[in-house]
Amino acid sequence: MAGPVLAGWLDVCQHRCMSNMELLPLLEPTDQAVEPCCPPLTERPFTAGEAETAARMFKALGDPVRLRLFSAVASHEGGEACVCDISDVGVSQPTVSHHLKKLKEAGLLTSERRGTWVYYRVEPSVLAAMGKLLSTAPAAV
Amino acid sequence: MAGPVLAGWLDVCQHRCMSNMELLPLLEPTDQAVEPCCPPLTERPFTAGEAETAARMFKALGDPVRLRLFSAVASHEGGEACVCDISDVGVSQPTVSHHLKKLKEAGLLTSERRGTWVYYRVEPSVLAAMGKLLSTAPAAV
DNA sequence: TCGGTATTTCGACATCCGTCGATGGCTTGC
DNA sequence: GCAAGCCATCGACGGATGTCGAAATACCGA
Repeated sequence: MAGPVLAGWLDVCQHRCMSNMELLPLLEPTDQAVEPCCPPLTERPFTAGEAETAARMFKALGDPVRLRLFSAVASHEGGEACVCDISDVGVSQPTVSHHLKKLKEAGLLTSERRGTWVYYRVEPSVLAAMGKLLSTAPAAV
Repeated sequence: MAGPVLAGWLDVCQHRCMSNMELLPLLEPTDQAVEPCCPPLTERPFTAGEAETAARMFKALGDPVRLRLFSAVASHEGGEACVCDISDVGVSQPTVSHHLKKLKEAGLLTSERRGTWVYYRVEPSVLAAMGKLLSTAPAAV
C-alpha cells in the first residue's frame, strides 16, 4: 500500500538518478556525473511533469517536523539512525512514524529493520539532485 | 494583511542572507561568502526554529504550479518576468496571483509594478541559501 | 509460549491549502 | 471622464494534511 502515486516518481527519479554515478567519480570531473531528475530551476521553465516530480521532493521537506527528522538522520553518525534516536521532536510517536513514511515515499529516506529497531538512512543521490536543481546554471553548454 | 507569520522569517532570513555576499565573491573562494539561513541539513540536527524557517522555503516550492511559476521567472530573460508572460500554467488567473503571492511571502520572489504590468524577479540569495542547505558538508572545519 | 519493547497501522478529527468565479483597484488610451 | 486591460482580493468549496489515541504487528528474551 505504498501507493501507485509514488511508483511513478520513484521509478522516474530513482531510476534516472541512482544509477552508477558515484561509482566513477574520477572519470568525469564535470557535473554530469550526478544526473538530476530535472534541469536547474533557472535553465528553462519547468514542464508540468517536471514540476510534479520536483514538487514532491520539496513538499516532503516542507514540514518542520519532517525536516527535523530528515536532518537528524542525515547528520547522525554513520548516515543512519534508529527511530528511537530521533523521536524527540515534540510530537507523538505515531506521528513520527507517519512523517518517516512520507519521507520514505518521497524517496528521501530508506529504511531497514535490524532486530527490534528500524534504521533510516538518507538517499544521497536525491539530495545531490535537489542541490543541482537549485544551483544557478554554471554557464553550461 | 501579509501576515505577521511571515514577518519573522523574512526578518530573520532575508536580513541574514541578503547582506553583502555577492558583493565580494573574489575575496573568499570558500563557501563562507553566502551565509545560509541554516546549517546544511547534514551538519547537525535542526532545531525547531531552524526547521520552521527552512520548511517555509521548501513548502513554497512544494506545489507544482508554484514551482512552474518560479522556474518561469527564474529562467526568464533578464531574471524577471511579467505576470502575463508566465500565466500559462493551466490554472485561473486568480490562482496564479495567489501562488505568486505565496512565493513572494516566502521570500523567493519580489514584485514591482511598472505601468500596467507587474514584474516578478527571483531573490538570488535565497536560492543560494537553499542550495547550501542541501549541500553535503564538504568536510569543513 | 509468553510478556515486554519498538514500530507501524487504523480511525477520527480539526485545520490548512489549492482552486474557482465574482469583484475591486490601478493604469493606460481615447 | 470613461471604457478597457492587467492584476489583486474576497468568499466559498472540496480535498489534502498533521495530529492524536487505540490497536495491531514484529521482534527479542526468558
